Amino acid sequence: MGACVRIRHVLAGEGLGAEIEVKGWVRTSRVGKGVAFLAVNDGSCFASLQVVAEQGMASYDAVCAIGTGAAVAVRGRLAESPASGQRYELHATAVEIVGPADEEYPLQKKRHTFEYLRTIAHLRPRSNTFGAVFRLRSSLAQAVHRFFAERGFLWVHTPIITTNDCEGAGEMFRVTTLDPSRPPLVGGQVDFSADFFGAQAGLTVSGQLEGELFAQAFTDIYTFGPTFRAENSNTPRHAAEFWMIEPEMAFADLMADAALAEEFFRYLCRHVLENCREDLEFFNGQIDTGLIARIEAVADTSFAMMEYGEAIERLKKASVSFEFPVSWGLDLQTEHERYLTEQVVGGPVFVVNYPKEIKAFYMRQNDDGKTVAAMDLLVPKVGEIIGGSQREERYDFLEARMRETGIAPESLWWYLDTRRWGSTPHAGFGLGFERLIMYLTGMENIRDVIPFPRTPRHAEF
RNA sequence: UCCCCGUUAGCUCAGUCGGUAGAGCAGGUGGCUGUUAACCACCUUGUCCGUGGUUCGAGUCCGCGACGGGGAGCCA
Repeated sequence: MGACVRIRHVLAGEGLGAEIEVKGWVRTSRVGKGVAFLAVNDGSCFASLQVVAEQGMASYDAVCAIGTGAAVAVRGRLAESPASGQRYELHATAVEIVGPADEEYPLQKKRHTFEYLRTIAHLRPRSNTFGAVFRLRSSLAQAVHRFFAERGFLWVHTPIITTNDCEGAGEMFRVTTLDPSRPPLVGGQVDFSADFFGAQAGLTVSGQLEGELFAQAFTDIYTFGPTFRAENSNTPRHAAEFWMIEPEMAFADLMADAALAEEFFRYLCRHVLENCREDLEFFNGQIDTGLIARIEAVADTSFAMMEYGEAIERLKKASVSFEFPVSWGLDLQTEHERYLTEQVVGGPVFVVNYPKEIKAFYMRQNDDGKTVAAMDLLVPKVGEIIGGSQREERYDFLEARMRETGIAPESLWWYLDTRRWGSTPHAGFGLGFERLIMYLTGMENIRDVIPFPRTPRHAEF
């Protein structure tokens, strides 16, 4: 008897002709006269292994009664399959039912809606679609780390709990150990100085500010971790808990930032094309026809670049009518972004140098006095997927901008300090990991690319 | 948070003009078969989301509520 082999290797023909053992979960069973077929999946790949059990085997009657969802351990000889549909199959000599499953198992061998599967998130990873999603998610996360590691970027674990209440990037979840029914009061207000951290604390909405501090020591760094927003957003693109990737480079300007974003995005496209092919074929066939062609196009083209001002002019000349107005000084809506990338450019495009009024306080002011060194990467079908900027490294400019936008400089004294000593031109960008997964799988709801999604009124499992 | 749409069998859905509910799949029984979401025959399964109203009569029309989805805003 050989050691237990993962089905991915079995289906590659490893152990052909030999006695092997596999362990996994039964996807379907078909019982005939004198012969039974089990499709067994262990999550190591999309395809299941066909197990053939013949009458005369010790536990044949029990095998015939195995229901969808049962866990089994199968010993047998791996052989080439005489029938079409699979190249190899396992001729069982012994089948052990490790964990049975009865007819109430909710995952039937038929199509379910994603809405229903969300209500059984504890079981949905055993389905075809979610198996593919979470294999790709894992592989992509490792590719993100590999990309940065190959280029000498330091991975910094920025804090999840923070007392920065002025990052300006959305509502924060509060972190407290105070008794909610009897908080200590001072002048009618909650006295957070008596709280665990001695100040109002919350879950991070971005690791960027801390990332910048580390870039001023390690040159090139990135963050990759969970991020939280307490916004009451009920859309297919928003979650209360999601993962974000934020590289930051010292001694770098906006063009270096865009160059990194392009290299990074194309690297990840190539990664899934080369390493997640079987799952990608499934998405291309069942979820989003045209997916592979779109990813291949992005992986092969170099990205265009356009000034914000030019983008506005192109939109004004557009023959199509937009729902939202187009005017210099207004932010671009998704419909505008998609027009630019799909109709004007016909591929990925960076839009750079936005009006300072519509961008964050930390972005570097350009010499024209009107714009900041911001960039958004727009891609077909979704619009913006990466947003970044060169940061304001000049102390006086940064402090003035903070005051203009209502942020107390003393509350971010440590951030300003990096501009006092050894300040450098630096730049970075942010990418929502789930939005990347959605782009690379064709899945249209963020709740279906997160194992156990957190959204308003939902934190089950 | 706002605007639309939806909620019917375990699952996916149909249900006409207001007259007490059907199909496929799943499950059960039998048959057949190296099968591929197997197939064939028969059988079982309902708080029609909740609540109030209109009506002789409501799954169907109206009000309110809950939940889900899509769009918008916010953004990643």
